[in-house]
This record gives sequence, structure tokens and C-alpha cells, in this order.
Amino acid sequence: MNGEELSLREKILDTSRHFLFTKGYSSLSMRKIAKEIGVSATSIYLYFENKDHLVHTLIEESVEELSRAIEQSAAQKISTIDKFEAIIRAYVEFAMSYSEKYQVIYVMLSSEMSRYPKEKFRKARRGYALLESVIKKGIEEGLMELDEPQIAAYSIWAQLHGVISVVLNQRLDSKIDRNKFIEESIEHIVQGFLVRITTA
Amino acid sequence: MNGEELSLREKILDTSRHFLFTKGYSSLSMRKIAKEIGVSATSIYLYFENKDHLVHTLIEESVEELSRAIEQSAAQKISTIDKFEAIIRAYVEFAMSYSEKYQVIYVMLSSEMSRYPKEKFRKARRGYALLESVIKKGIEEGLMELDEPQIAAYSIWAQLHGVISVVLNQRLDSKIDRNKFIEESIEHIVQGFLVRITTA
DNA sequence: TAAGATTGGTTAACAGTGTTAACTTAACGA
DNA sequence: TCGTTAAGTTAACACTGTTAACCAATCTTA
Repeated sequence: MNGEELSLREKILDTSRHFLFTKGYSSLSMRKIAKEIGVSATSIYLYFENKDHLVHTLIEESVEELSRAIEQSAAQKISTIDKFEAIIRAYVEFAMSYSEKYQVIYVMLSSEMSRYPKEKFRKARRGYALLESVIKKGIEEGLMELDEPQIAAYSIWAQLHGVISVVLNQRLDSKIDRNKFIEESIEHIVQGFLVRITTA
Repeated sequence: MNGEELSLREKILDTSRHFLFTKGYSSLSMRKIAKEIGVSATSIYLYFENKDHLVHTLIEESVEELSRAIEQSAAQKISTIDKFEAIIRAYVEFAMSYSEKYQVIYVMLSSEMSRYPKEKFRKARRGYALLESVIKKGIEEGLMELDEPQIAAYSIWAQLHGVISVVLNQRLDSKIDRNKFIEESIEHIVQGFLVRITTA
């Protein structure tokens, strides 16, 4: 049945993602994945062309979910400034709630970049494009004052990724409260891009 | 002789780094490295405990060079603001001049994070610590206005890494001039952290 | 100078890897 | 009921990291 089909495929993806996350790429093995699920190693090849393809699917799937989360979150807001903040919050929210999926994107996409097909990569940038368009609108509306929206958008991703990395890799000073750190970072980032209103 | 010793070890490191960079981790093989150099695979084990250790040495070595470059560059400047900019420029300079070494740090450190010994990781943060201390001084001197120097320092690394990634992975729009992009990004980042002087 | 130890490599072997080809077995359609 | 398809299996191949045992120079030193 269709339910079963999907199930094994899904099991493979889940198990791979977990192994990738806990043991690192270098000890990700088709046989181990199969053994964990209780199936023969070659069964994986019924659903994925090869190991590369399996990992790429993992990335693609995560990117898709993240993009969707961002789009939905932005769609719920009306004003540009609310959209701007919503995108940022959706991104962080996703990273914290589905940390394994988030890590798959950044860990694997960087280490296996050269093997990842370029056309899939382009698709991966929906969320980025959305942020860029919101920033452009923000400039038009006089909310932001930036000469390069492209660079600004990239800079925001990078800042967010920095904050998230610190938290996910547990490199945060134990004295610092996690949620407070995240909240303050988001505010700092958002404020850093808005035109400062001088009450004079 | 010592010259010879160093030579093979160095050859192994160079070849590994290059393979890592061009083919990705998943096709980095001890036998291939050895073959490229013209030596037996087991010879590598005379210089490195195992594959993990080899890769970790690669990371450590790159981190060390980057840290040194940053420290030297900062030491040449006197004022806090010059030190601040010097650190940023040294970082970007290193990434552009030794892109393979730079990529080793960020690519491998993220994908094999869980296997990388924590105490080596702490050492890796000299450059980061230096930037943080410069920022603190900048706040004291009234050059910057920030509530969280730790977060600010991290944010700067992240922004820089973002800019560098775009350039190194050749994902920059072909119409945009590379050097101009870098220069404008640096200025944008630096200015973003300084107190805005209002000529009133 | 001869004997022993050290240095810097080698080859052979083992267990584990991705992947392919050929086989099985169950379910379904005619 | 026969043939086909689906979903899996086992056996095999070439390659992987790694270890153990070996070899040939070179250095030390009595």
C-alpha cells in the first residue's frame, strides 16, 4: 500500500538525519541505517539512487520546510515591518524546533557543497528572496536606510545563523539564559536594520 | 633529516586539504592521498594517528594561522577603532588569500563538530576573544553603543563569514564586482557598529 | 668497527563501506 | 490460474580505514 511505501522511505530519511546529527557524516553508513530500521542495506536503493542522493534529499526536504515556514509566517502579517520581523522569528523558531533538520541544511550544505546540484541550490533560496523583497519594500517605505538590500539580506541570515549556532552547539556561557539570549539577539538584529527614530 | 620529515608530513597535509576542498569530505581517502604523493597508505599513520586526527590537524593548523594573522594585524594599530577595522580586514584578507585553509575551518568544523575535541575548540577562539576585547574597549571609549559585546562579536564573525561565503562559493551575481562587493560589505559592517555622528 | 637501536618506510590482511546483479516471494489483474 | 509487478532479499566486487608484521637503512655507542 501507499502508506507502507511512504513509511519505509520516511524511516530511512529520519534515521539518516538522526545519524548525521549525532555521529557526523563520516560515520553515516547505508548498512547501519538499514540495520537500525531492520531491513537490508540494498533496500535503501529502492528509494534513493545512492548515498549522495539520500543526503541531498535530506537537505532538500529541510530547505523546503524552512522556506514554507518562513513564507507562511510572513503571509500572516500585513505591514512590512511586521513581515520583516516575522521572517526572522520564523527562521529562529524553525531552527530551535527542528534543530536536526536545520543542522542538515547548514552542516551538509557547506561540507558537501561541491557535490550538491546547482539547480537544487537555486530553489533553496525562496526564503532568502522573500526577505530581500521585504527589505526592498522597507527601503521604499523609508523604514530602512540601506544601499545594498542583497548584502543586507545575506547579513541578516548570517547573523541569525551565528546566534543559532551558539545555542545549538551549546557554546553559550552557562550563566546566560538561552531564551533571553535569543530574544535579545533578535531585537538587536531587527533594530540594527531600522532607521533610528530620534525624538527631538 | 628534519627537513625530510617535515616535508612528507607537510605534503600529506597539503594534499588532504586540497582533496577536501575539491572533492569534498566523502571522497577523501587515505589511499588516494598516499597515491597522489607516491607513498604507501600506511605511511600516513607514521605522522597521524588516524583519519580524524589528520583532519583535526588540518583544522587546528588553519585556525592557528588565522588567529596569528588577526593578532598581528591588530598589534600594528594603536587606536581602538583602527584595531577594530584591522581585525575585520585581516579576517577577510586571510579568507581570500588562503581560501582552502579558510574553508577547512568552517566546512569541517561544522560538519565534524561532534568529533572535534572540545579543548582544541577553546584554543580556536583567540581571534574571537581579541575582537570581543576590542569591542569592550570601544564601548568604554564611547565609539560604540552596545549592550552585549559577546553577541556583537559573534554577529560580526557571522556577517563576515556570510560575505566571504558568497564570494568563495561563486554565488555572487556576475554583474557585481568582487572587490567592490567585499569593500562595501566591510564598510557597511564596520559602520553598522559605530555610533553615528550627527553633525548638528 | 661491529652490534644494537631507531627511523622511516613497506606489504598483507581484516573488517567494514557503497553499489550492482541476480534471485525470491508475495500481491494483483486478466 | 498465469503473468506481471512490487518490494524486498542474498552474494559479490572494488574500495575504505586500520593494524600487525616485516625490512632496510642510518645513528649510537662500546
